Amino acid sequence: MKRRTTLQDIALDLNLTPATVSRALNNHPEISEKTKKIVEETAVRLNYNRNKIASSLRSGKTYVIGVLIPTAERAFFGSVIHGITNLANENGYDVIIYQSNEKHDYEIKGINAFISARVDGILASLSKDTIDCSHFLNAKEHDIPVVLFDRVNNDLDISSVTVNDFKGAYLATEHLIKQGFKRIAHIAGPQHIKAFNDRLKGYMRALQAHHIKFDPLLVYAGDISLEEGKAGVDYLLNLPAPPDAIFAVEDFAALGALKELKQRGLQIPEAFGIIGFCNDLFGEHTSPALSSIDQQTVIMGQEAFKLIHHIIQQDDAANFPATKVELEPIPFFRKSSSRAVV
Amino acid sequence: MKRRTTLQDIALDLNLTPATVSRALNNHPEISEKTKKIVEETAVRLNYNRNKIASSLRSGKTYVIGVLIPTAERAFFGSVIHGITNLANENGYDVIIYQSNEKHDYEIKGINAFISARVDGILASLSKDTIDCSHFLNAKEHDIPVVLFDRVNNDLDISSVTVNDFKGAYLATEHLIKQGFKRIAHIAGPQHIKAFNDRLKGYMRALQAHHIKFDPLLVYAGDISLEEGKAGVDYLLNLPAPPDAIFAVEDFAALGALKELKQRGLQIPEAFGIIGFCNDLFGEHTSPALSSIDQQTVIMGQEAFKLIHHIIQQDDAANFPATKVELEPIPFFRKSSSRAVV
DNA sequence: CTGTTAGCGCGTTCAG
DNA sequence: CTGAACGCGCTAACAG
Repeated sequence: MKRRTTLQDIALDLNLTPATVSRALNNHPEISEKTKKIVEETAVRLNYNRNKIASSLRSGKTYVIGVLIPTAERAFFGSVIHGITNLANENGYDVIIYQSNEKHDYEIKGINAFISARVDGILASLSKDTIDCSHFLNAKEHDIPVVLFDRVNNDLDISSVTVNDFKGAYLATEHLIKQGFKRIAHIAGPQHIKAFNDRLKGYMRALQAHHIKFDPLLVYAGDISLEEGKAGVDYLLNLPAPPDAIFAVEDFAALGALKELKQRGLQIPEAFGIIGFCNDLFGEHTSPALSSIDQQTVIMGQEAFKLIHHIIQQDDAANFPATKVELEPIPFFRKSSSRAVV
Repeated sequence: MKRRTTLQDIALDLNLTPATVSRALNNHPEISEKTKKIVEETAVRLNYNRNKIASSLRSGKTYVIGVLIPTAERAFFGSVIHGITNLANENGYDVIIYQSNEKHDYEIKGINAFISARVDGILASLSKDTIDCSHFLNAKEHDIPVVLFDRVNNDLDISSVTVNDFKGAYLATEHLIKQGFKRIAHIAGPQHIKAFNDRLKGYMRALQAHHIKFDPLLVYAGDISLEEGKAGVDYLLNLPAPPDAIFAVEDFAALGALKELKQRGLQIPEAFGIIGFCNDLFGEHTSPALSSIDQQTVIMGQEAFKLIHHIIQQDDAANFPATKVELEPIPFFRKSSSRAVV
C-alpha cells in the first residue's frame, strides 16, 4: 500500500465532501444516521485510519501526555507508568515517555521534546540532580500544564500528586517504638528532595511524640541505594552508642541495611529492627520479609492522569491554580520489624 | 503566552522568509553561516520551539516509535523500555507506550493507535492472549515496520529480538544435572508462546544429552506467576515418584515454588534444587538466592531499537526481509541450585 | 443536514 | 545563497 487512504478518498467514493466524512466519523450531531453508517462502512472497507497528525495540527490538540521519569528500570516508576498509561489510553490519550536518568540536562531535553511534540500536558517526577526548575516554567510559557508526582518541588507553584511522606515516616517510626526498639536510627536520602526531607521530619516528630530525644548522630546522610544502606549500617554500628533499629528512607537502602546486618550476624527482628519505604515488590520476598510503607503507586499514576486531564479541560490550563493531591501511606509491617507478630 | 512563536515570527523579525529560517534551523548547506547564526540567536530569543506536528505532517516522518508491551508493572518490561527509550531519545525519536494488559483486544487497539499516530516503527511483545496476529499485518499494510521482542510469533514473517531461550533452558537444566540432582521437573508456561515452548525443548534436550529419560509427568503446565509456581510444587510433590529439582519457566514461578518448598520444610539446595528464568531483580535477594538465566533486558531493548531504526531507513521498510537477532542467555547460578558452591 | 472555503506550521519544490 | 508558492490531511466557520 503506497498511499494511505484519506478522508478525500472516502468522500470521492461516496460523492460527499471531506468535511462531511470528517463529521460523520467524529459522530457530529448534525449528521444523519444514514450517512454516518455508510461512511463508517466505507472507512472500514478502505481500511481508513485517521491521520492524528493532521488532526492535531488543525485542532491544536494532540491528545498526548508526556511522562518524564528518572528511570523506567525502577519498579516504582514502572508501576506509576502502568497506572498513567492505562487510564490515559482509556481516555483516548497517547503517552510518551522520557527518562531523565537522574540528570538535570536530560530532564530539560525531555521537556523540550514534549514542547516540540505539543503534548497537551506533562506529568513529571524530578531527577535527583534537579534543583533549578525553570524548564517547567518554560512548559508553562508554552501553555502546557504540568503535574508533578512523587518527587516534587515546593518552591514551584505546580500541581502535584504525592503520598503523605511525613505521615508514612511517622507511622514507620512509631511502629518501631511500639515494638520496643529503644534507639532508632534513620538512613536519610538527599534532603533537597521534598519527599525525603518530609520522611526525616516524620521520623523526628514520631520520636518527639513519644518523648524520645532526637540524636542527630543517628541520622545517616545516605541515598536510595543498596550501597548506601550498607554504608549506613557500617556508620551506625560504629557509633559509641549504636542503634537497635533503622527506619530507612527507601526500600533499596533498607535492603542494603538488612543484608549488612545479617552478614554481621545480628538477629532480625529480635536484636535489630528495620523498616523501609516504598513497598517495592521484592520486600515481601526477602528473609526476613521487609516491613515498608506502601506509596500506592498505581493509584498515584491514575490520580496524576486524572488531575492533568482535569486541568487540560480548563481554559488557560497552564495557569490553573496549583492543586495538591495527597495519598495515604499504607504500612506493611512484616517480620523485619515485628517482634510480637510473625 | 497565547500564540506560540513560529518560523514566520522569526522571519518577520529578521526580514527573511520562513523558508530561509526553516533551512537555517535545519542546518541546510546552502545557507550562509552568518544567517544561520542570527537565526539561531533569534530563535532562542523568541523562545522558539519547532512544531513537530506540522513538521511531521509535511515530511511524512514523525520520529516516533510505538512500543507495545503486556504491562509496565513487570520489571522485565520496565528494563526493556529503559533500553529502548534512552537509545531512541539519543537518536531524536520519541517513544509512545501502550499496554496490552495481556489482552488481544487491547493489543489491537494499541496497534491502531500507533497507526493513527503515524509512528515510524513499532516494537512489540505479544500478550499471552494473542494467537491471531493479523493486526501486525495491518501495520505493515499501513507501511509501518514491526519488530517483535521476547514474546514473538514464528508464524509471522516479522523481524525479532529474543534471547536464545532454548540454550538458556538447556544450560539451566544441565546445571541441575551437574549438581547431582536426579529427577528434574519443569514448571512450564503457555506453550503457544514460542519462548516458553523453546524453554521446554531446551529442558528436554539437556535431559537427552545426559541420557536421562524424559518423563512427561514431570512437566507441570503452569504459567508465569507465583501462584502457578506453588501449584506446580503441590502437583509435583504428590507424584508417586516426586522430583528433587525444578527448572521453572520464569522467576515468579520459581519464587512461588521456592516459597512452597520452604514452607514444606525442604532444605534448599541440599534436598531440592531450583532455578528460574529471567533473572528478575528480586532473585538476588531471596533466601536462598534464586538461580536464574539472565535475558539481557536492557540490551534487548537497545537491540530492538537499533533494528527498527535500521529498517526504518530502508525504502519500503515495511517489507524489509525479516531479521532475527538472538542474544546469549547468561546463567546466574546462585545458592538455590548450587550444592557445591555457596 | 451538507457543501465551500480556508488555514494550522512546516518543508520542499522551482526560480532567481 | 534566498524568496515565492504550494500542499501534507484534517477540521472549524460560515453558508445554504
